[in-house]
Amino acid sequence: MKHHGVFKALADINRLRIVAVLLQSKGELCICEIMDTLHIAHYNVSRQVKVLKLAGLVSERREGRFVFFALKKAGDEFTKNLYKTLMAVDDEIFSRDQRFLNKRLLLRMNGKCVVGMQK
Amino acid sequence: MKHHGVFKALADINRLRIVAVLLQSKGELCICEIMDTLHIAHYNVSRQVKVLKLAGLVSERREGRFVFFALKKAGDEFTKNLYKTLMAVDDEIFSRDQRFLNKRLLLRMNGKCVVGMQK
DNA sequence: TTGACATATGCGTTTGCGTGCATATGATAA
DNA sequence: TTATCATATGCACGCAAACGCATATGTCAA
Repeated sequence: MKHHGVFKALADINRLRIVAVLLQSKGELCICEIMDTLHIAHYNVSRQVKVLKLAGLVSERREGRFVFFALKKAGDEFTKNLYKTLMAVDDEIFSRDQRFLNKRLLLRMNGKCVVGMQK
Repeated sequence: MKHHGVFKALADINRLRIVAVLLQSKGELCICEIMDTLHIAHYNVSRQVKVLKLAGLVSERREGRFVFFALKKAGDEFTKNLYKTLMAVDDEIFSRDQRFLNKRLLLRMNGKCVVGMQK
């Protein structure tokens, strides 16, 4: 995992938003939750999450039809400080996303996403 | 200054290298020093430094024929943590750059760049 | 003032990347 | 097995961005 690749991965606004909501969720999110939160087409969420995974930032776990994504644990100094930096990100769009995330998380049952994609 | 723009600015490998040597120099560097250190054409150094300046990361000061660039002081939490992150960047190319930087800085007189561009 | 040097920028080219659409894969429930 | 849902991906398109080259600007020294 090259550090340069991490910055490249974070250069896209939608990937940055995905990382931000993953950070705020303090856990896992599935594609449909990210999609509803950020209002991005599912195939784009899928693609961007893959880029983040290839950059080494995100891990993936399948559970039935759902695939849950989470930020990897920060192992080294670089990643620890990167997460602190991301936590300090403060643009309007990110706080908007956070509000939508909180709404979306209310739909969970037993802490897991059970609601399908809403048209 | 949008935080998203900062990540975009750092997404290019050459801009990241420029920021890294500015960080390590703990001071100012002129275009010709960066050019010699990274082995990038002067017009590209000039252009990339401009992008970093527009992103709010770099400041500029003219002194005669030379223009000196430096990282801006870290004012907020975001930037402080960003610099810590950048300090922890560890790829092979960056250590190579650092060695060339140290060589190049030896040519300074009274702490200032006085040597022109070397073909 | 002229020449040399440091830096900047306009232009055309090429490459990379994000997107939308259609379709494929993978998994569950009926 | 079939229908439905969650996710992934191949393809074509458009745009943004990086580059090389030539040239322009800005500054000093002779």
